Amino acid sequence: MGKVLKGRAGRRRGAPDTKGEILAAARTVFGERGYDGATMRAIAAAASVDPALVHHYFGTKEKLFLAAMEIPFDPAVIADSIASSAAGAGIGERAIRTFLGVWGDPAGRAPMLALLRSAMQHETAARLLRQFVSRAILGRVLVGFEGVPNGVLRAEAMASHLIGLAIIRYVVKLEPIASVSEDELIELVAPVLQQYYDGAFE
Amino acid sequence: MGKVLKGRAGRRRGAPDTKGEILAAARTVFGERGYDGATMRAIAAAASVDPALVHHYFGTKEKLFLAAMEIPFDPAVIADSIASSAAGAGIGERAIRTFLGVWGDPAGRAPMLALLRSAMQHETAARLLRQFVSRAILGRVLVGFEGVPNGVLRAEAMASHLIGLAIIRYVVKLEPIASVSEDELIELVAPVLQQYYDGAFE
DNA sequence: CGCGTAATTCATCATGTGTTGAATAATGCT
DNA sequence: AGCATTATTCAACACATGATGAATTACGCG
Repeated sequence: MGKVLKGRAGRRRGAPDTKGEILAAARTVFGERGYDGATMRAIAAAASVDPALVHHYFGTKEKLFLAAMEIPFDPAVIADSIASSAAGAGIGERAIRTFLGVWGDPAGRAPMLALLRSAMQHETAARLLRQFVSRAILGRVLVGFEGVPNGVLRAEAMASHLIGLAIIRYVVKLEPIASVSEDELIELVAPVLQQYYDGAFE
Repeated sequence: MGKVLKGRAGRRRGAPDTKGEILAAARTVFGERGYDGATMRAIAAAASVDPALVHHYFGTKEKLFLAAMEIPFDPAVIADSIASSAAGAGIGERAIRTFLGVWGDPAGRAPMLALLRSAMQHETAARLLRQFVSRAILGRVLVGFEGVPNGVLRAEAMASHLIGLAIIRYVVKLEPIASVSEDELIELVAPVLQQYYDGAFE
């Protein structure tokens, strides 16, 4: 009922990457409960650590959040995911494939969920989401949208659909979308997204 | 700084619909801050009322939330909105028009935002959202989807796009989608949504 | 008019929160 | 070996929250 873990005070033996574990725990808990719902104590518990240690490393809750969101938005993952998509495919298919590449894996999903959930309740996180969509998503998608009339608008509409998909599939878990296979999703969504590109030239 | 409103205890004069004002305030505050972020005190303040009165009428916070979400999902608004759409238009255009009919008006937007924001943080609200999407949205959209292969899946994909649009336009407020006119949005989105219907017969 | 009942506020509680400062234990430099 | 530094926990604070019970004021029925 009360405290389950009891390790007496003082430094641990060895050189464990406690800071990293706290960051990982933060991403998980922020992802599950959003900024407000994620308590420092819950994050500390998930990292098997005293709450004070979290503050020792990151100072404040907001700084911890920012730190937890910083790394995973390094372009690496996303760039890889885009590259590994079928090269000849249309922009619609590449988009949904990239999307599933990130969201399909729980490790990649956690920070996204954290950002999405938190953006609904805190302007700070909303600003982060804006930046993320602008840079990571649009920045790359727009490479294929140069010279397209209303390119930004159309790319953003695509992104909005993907966000809605994320919510229905991974947050609200509405059937049948929540359980449909990735291949079926691609087949269903890709041509529709593609329309945002093709539709510009009519 | 401290308390601004000071009305001493006891019943008020006249017969004000305080219960209704509390409900309206609840929808607003839940819409702005989500379930967790909306405090009883903030709702009470928005209704110019003591927090205890809110409990007196609704018992618990969750009951208040459910009460606040109950009325506005009466089919009336949505049905009207659908009817007032161009009758001959395709299902894609009707969908986005209905969507804008509800979300365009702050009064209709508040409970939607409340539901959406809260669904991100509480399973109770997520369940409500599922019900709402299933009944109100899909229930009506599916009227046009009878006999369509994968009808539910396609209708749900449409709904997911609309939810994503709501988040980008009204929550995250990403430009240019946040400021684009309703007519431009319709022109942009309607044919893409329509694809979810047309695409079933290829 | 008198009185039960409904509407409203006040004061208070237990709990959970973010945060801080001091205490304790291991590490690494010299 | 000695000692500053780092990692870690403990104990506590100030504050906000949801909730409750008693007190106060008005309404409406007889």
